[in-house]
This record gives sequence, structure tokens and C-alpha cells, in this order.
Amino acid sequence: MAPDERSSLVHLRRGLVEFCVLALLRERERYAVELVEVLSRHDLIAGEGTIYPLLSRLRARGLVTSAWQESPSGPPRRYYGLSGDGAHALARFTSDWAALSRSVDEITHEEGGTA
Amino acid sequence: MAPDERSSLVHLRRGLVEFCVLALLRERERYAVELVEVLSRHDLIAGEGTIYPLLSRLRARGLVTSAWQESPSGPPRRYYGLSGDGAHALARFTSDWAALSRSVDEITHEEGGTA
DNA sequence: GCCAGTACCTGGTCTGACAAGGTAGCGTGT
DNA sequence: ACACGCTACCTTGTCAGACCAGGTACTGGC
Repeated sequence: MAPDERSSLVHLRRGLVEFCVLALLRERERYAVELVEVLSRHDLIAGEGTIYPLLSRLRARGLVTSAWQESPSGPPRRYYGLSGDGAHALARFTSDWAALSRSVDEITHEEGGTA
Repeated sequence: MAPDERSSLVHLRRGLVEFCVLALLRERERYAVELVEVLSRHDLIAGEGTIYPLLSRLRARGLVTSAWQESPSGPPRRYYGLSGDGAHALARFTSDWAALSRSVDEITHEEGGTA
């Protein structure tokens, strides 16, 4: 349905963080700082500067929903959730990730199946 | 030892193909078209345009060795091999890849250990 | 000699990550 | 009430890496 039929792993490499964000939103809604904290802990990103533009992109593509919500202490937070399209994209990403992981694994184990 | 202490996964994402190339050179020497063939088969790259600049970079950093070699039929080929530094970088990459793989896996399995 | 095939390499363009900096709401202490 | 600091939001400019398209050269067959 989507006109931009991503080939596969070639594209995943780029949007790996995007994938992780969608995965994190799968279970429950989260706000930016929360995502930064998790992804930083895993050394997947380096700071906020990565997340906000990324979330804007996701929002623009309709892959996530967003809603302002009061904070118990501090300024309001924008909570992000997974949309229908987002779930769809996530599913595609997931299988791509499995393929990527498998490919890299095969290559690094290196048994020489190339003639 | 190296002055450019790569933080970790943040950098790996970018150089994933680079990592795969080094891994492929680990076992035996290969030439560009051979690498393209393998990596394309795995959907890790899209064409030659990715490999040649990458190999130049690796050569510039001294991570690979290169030597011209006659071809049984066709123009001469430039064969690339792994240098000492290359092997070192590969080792670092390998552990980084393991960490990245584990992190993404954890995140996608998503059990919510963030509260 | 010409043509096709293999192999090399080089621009120009785009996307995504990153660092740094800037705005604003909210709570606390005085 | 005001200032300060914290949390949370977002934007701008820079850079690296991947991609496409195009270009050169050597080889062998016709």
C-alpha cells in the first residue's frame, strides 16, 4: 500500500533508532526524555538531538500518535504512542531486523560459502 | 591506544558495512566485486557505489592491505586483505556488534524494565 | 578493429545522527 | 512576588555514510 517500498536491510541500517523507538512505544506510551534515557542507557543514541527530529519525522508520517499530558512535577509532557501504521511499520522492521541480524551473524562467522 | 576512542554502538550503526567488509576479509583476500556480490546477496548494500569509497577509507586508515593481482579472464583485480590494525578494529567491532544486537533484542522483546 | 564484459573509481545528492543552543512551564525558597 | 533551577520541549548547523549515475581501462572473442 505504501508507495515507498523499502528494499530491506539497506534501509534498516539507517533507521535502526527509529525502529527501536517504535518498539519501545509498542508496550506503552512514553515521552521523549524517557526514550532518551532508555536508548542512551543502551548506547544507541548520544543525546536529545537525535530523538526530537526523529519523533517529528514519525509524527509527520503518522506512525505515532501524540498527546500532551500533565506531569506530576514539571512542565507538561508530550506522550507518544504507536499508531496503526506504526504497528505495521514495526512489524516490517522487526522481520528486517531479524534478517539483518542473521546476515551479519553469518558473515562474521565466516565459513566461506562464496565459492 | 587509538586516539579515537569510539563510544560504542552509536558509531557502529554507521559503519556496519565497514564491519562486514572487514569480517569478510578475515578469512581470505577478496576483491571489490566479490565483496559487492556477497553483501548484495545479503541485502546489506545496494551497489558498487558503496564499496569503493568504503575501501578507500579503510585503505587510508591502514585497516586493510591491497595488492593487484592478475585475473584469469579480464582486467586485473585489486585484492584486499586484513591488516594488523584491521584485525584489531574487527575485534572491537565484533564485541560492539554483540552489544548492539543484544540491546536491540532486549528492546524489541520489551519487558519494560524502565520503571 | 570493434564490441561486450569485467573491474576499477569518482562526482553529486540525500538522509540520518550529532552537538549546541534556545524557549517555556513548574516548583521552591526567600 | 520574584528569582532560580529543573524538567521538558524543540531548532539549527555540521558531518558522515550510503546511494545513484556516470566514466575509464584492460581483456578476450568475433
